[in-house]
Amino acid sequence: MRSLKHDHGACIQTALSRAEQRCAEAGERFTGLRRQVLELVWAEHKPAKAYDLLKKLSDLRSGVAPTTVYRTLDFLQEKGLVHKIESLNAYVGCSQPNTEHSGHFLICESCSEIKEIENSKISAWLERAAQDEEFKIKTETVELSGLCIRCQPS
Amino acid sequence: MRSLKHDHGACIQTALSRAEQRCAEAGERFTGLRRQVLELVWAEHKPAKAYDLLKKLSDLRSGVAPTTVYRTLDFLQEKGLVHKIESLNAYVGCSQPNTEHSGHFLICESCSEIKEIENSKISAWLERAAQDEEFKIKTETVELSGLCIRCQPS
DNA sequence: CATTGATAGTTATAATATATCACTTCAACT
DNA sequence: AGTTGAAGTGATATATTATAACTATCAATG
Repeated sequence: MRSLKHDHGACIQTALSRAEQRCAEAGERFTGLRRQVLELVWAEHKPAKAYDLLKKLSDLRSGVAPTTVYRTLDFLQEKGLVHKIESLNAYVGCSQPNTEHSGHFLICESCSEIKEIENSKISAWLERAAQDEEFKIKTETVELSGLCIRCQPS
Repeated sequence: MRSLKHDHGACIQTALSRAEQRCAEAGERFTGLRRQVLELVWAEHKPAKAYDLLKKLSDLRSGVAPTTVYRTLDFLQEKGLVHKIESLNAYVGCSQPNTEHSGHFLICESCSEIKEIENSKISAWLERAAQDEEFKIKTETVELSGLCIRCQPS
């Protein structure tokens, strides 16, 4: 359980309305399919696998194939609404879709919960390290696996 | 081309003898199969895909199946001799197998060359950021994609 | 209301990875 | 040297993840 205080219903609603807003701004359509997929991704603060989404989505509508899911995830990624977790081949909702950014994640190996770190210093640090090699970063994959506070032996 | 000065033959030889040494220390056998796979991974400073390794390995010996390759890559990873690049589903030789570490990589989108950053500050920074969330890091995936100095428009 | 570009449906297949069981090799010991 | 047990490898099957290519539908615009 994430926390006694976390109202996840509200959490999802926020994500959906932000998505709606962001698509409107970008002149893109936030269709029923896209909404459903995003809602499923946000169902938990855990990584959602494409084929699990496929199964769940099939309960909601017909004619769902892998393509359907991957295409929609690609769209959501482009709009900054979800991130792919490369080390898990899975997807999580983006918690700050209003700003341009690469995601940086804490991944709990025990309970699978994922937290997106909002520490912008990390990017600055990484840029500095890359500059030593005169390397120009375009996208950052930062996935830190370990134990969240609730799963650490006390 | 990596650089006029880079003697890649020597580079591979170094990697192989380090591997031999490391396996000896760990009481593990550095078999022909393991040597061949490591050699293939080191053939370039570019990520090697498992099924490409499989094809090349098939030219060197018989009875090579996916299992053969994945098993051997797993072994090499455990011993710290290769790293998996999660964002590419591919493998690179580890350039500093003597120290315990997660790899941090610069990946050129243009020429595919990969450089492992030896900046230990990165780990320290990431630990600090994780500590803000009281998260205990066990493994770090840091893959920075972009343009290396040779591929940047001048 | 016809055109057009974006969205979604359909079918097929490619690419990546693991499970399982059998057989072989090796090295440590008698 | 022969025995034995564990590590390594071979072999077969299958699971998981992802893309290609083509068709149909929708919805915004003139």
